[in-house]
Amino acid sequence: MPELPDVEIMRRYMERTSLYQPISDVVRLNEDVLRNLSADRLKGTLAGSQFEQTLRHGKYLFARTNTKGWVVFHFGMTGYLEYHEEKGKTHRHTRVEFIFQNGRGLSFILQRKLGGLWLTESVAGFMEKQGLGPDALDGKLGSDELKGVAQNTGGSVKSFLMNQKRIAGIGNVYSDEILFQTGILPWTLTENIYSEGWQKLATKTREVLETAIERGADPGEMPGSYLLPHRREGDICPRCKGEISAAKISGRTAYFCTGCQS
DNA sequence: ACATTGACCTGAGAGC
DNA sequence: TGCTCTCAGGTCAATG
Repeated sequence: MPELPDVEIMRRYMERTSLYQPISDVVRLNEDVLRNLSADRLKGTLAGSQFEQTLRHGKYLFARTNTKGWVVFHFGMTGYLEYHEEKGKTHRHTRVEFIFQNGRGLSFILQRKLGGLWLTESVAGFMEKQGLGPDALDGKLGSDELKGVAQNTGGSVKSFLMNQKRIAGIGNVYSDEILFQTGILPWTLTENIYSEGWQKLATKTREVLETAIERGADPGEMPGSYLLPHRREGDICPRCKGEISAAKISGRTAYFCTGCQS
């Protein structure tokens, strides 16, 4: 799930459901996912406060409270948020649950404990510490900027896109989609991409991510011309009806079409 | 500076 | 049905 579009959907979800409700308690705290704080500190900091604003950068979700800075969520490979209206009806993989005064709750659910939660006073400071690059949907990130971010780096275009220090928000699935839409094979070296290629990459990155957000980051809702619903080895390419191939690139499985990408 | 590997976790699905 | 193996949308550290 949680690449940029998924996190953006969760941000909007949180915004819709969980703002301006006083937090009465924080429960089901799993220390494994608390990154720079103890369960007691989280509880102590949040009890009596409320979330007032959300913000996303890359795959991170920030929620500002009216008291002490921001709660930071990262969803790993399996995380999501779930707001529930009925008490006690919560998922077994809930790692942190915020209980609101009205009895409702917001669960931070992680099956695998690869995500995490932090507290920070400063979003900018947090991003700096994590070494995050500009958000992939940053309005200022045009083809020149993208090219600039790729400067002084070798390596494949796929690992470039997935490198959060260069651009934040793109993971394995959406890098495949962007490269499919752009018509570039994933192992192409960034140094072999010229102006026209960067132009296309910048355009398609924005287009793919925005489309995904519009469609609720639901693979089943993607346009017919997208790779996502066919992202399996041997599946049929939605463009040329050829076969989708798979290969390991920087340790992750990349899916692509040799007929449509070069 | 890059790619690769393994570690961190847990569960789903495949193959036997 | 049950076992074992492999793999999964992420990141981090160690190694080559």
